[in-house]
Amino acid sequence: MDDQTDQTRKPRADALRNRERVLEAAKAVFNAGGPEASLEAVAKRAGVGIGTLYRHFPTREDLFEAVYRREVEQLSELAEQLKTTKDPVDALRRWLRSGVEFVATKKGMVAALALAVQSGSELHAFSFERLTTAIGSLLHRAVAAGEMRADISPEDLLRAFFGMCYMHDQPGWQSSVLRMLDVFVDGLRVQPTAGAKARVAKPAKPAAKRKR
Amino acid sequence: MDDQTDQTRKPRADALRNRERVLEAAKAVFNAGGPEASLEAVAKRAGVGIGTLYRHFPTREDLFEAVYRREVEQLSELAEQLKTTKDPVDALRRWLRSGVEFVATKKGMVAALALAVQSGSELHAFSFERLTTAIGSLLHRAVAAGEMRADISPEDLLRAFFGMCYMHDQPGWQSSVLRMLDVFVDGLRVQPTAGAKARVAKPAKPAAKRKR
DNA sequence: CGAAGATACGGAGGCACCCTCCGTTTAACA
DNA sequence: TGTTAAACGGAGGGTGCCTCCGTATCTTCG
Repeated sequence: MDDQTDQTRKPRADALRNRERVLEAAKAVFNAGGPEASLEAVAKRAGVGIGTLYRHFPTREDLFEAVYRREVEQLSELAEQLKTTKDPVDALRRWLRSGVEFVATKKGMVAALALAVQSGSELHAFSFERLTTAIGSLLHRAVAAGEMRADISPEDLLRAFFGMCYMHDQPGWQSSVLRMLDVFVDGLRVQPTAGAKARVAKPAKPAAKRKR
Repeated sequence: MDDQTDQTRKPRADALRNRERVLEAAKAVFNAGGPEASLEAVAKRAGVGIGTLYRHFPTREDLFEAVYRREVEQLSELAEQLKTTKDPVDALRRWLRSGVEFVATKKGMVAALALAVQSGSELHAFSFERLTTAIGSLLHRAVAAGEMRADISPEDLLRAFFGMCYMHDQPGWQSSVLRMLDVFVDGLRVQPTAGAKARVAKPAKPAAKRKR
């Protein structure tokens, strides 16, 4: 699978090797020491000079991106699979739960993304877009089926989910977030009784016919 | 030796003055440059040496604490006032909304608290305890009145609230969080109808005594 | 008031990290 | 095997953290 139809020189072997080494080292170091860990430590662990690290990944965020892009994609693909689930509400619920588990496993990711959010980096743009799409497709199904209220955007939901997971370094966070997500999904359901009571929020989305 | 708890010498005037100056400078610098701003910048702005700053506030968190303790207290007191509101659910909702506004105003606070959480500092312990109590008293009223489910702890709620607000640097975060909070409170309400028919989702909850 | 302590001040200095720049090395290609 | 562009590595200048200690200032008491 090498269509190097380009007339460009083949990339040097040592460059590729070093890039890979740095990535591996970064994954290890970030997982151990958080996303603020020293880049010089990463370089040392990778057995390359600091200059090499910076040539491959000019900014810290570039490194994050290379490390975590794949993980975000996994989470996004899971949504795709869940779209085949019968009950759309259940699908959304499952995705959110899987998200929690995901965060629990790859602890580095959330912190990195949180950093990325603040710096407005490329990783943020990519992840946000990708996950919004994922969550959006699940949400939309549920709304279309008349099972969920239509005035909540995927961005809203993602933000809430993400925020909750951000507290992931307190003891017992995981079960806490799971409980909260249940409350959340309950709140998202179309509620005949609650509808009678004064609902303050106004629908931001015009479409979506609620049957029932 | 001598007991230093009761018969202490009057604190020196310059010490008090400098302490105050540092606090004021810190507030300004943190608000402008975020909670990671340089402490040496704070010292410079306060017109004191870096050594003086560190003597008064040995760690960054100590400084945060002195700056933000009052703000946390305000938020906590608001809960006290709201306890006189008739509708307990409404009281909780209002508190959460006020919290959002609060965060919008004192942008430094959330970031500082988020940092404090990660470092397990004193500020975190204090704030968490205080806000948990505040939110707990509101929550408890609603539960006692039979208006809200009883399987959610104040800690859960605080975590969720806080997490949502943590995304406070994206455009439109405020209205988004407000929407989410409404969903949330809806989910917290005791739902007679939803309990009967919904809940189709496979209850794969390992540990959660749902009263329903 | 003036001296004697006690207390606080300030910033130099050692350390870690960030990031850039450029002389040296090395892989790819002819 | 020689040429050459690409990649390497780490020295170095900058910033921030925090400690330490000689000096300055305040309080107290004779």
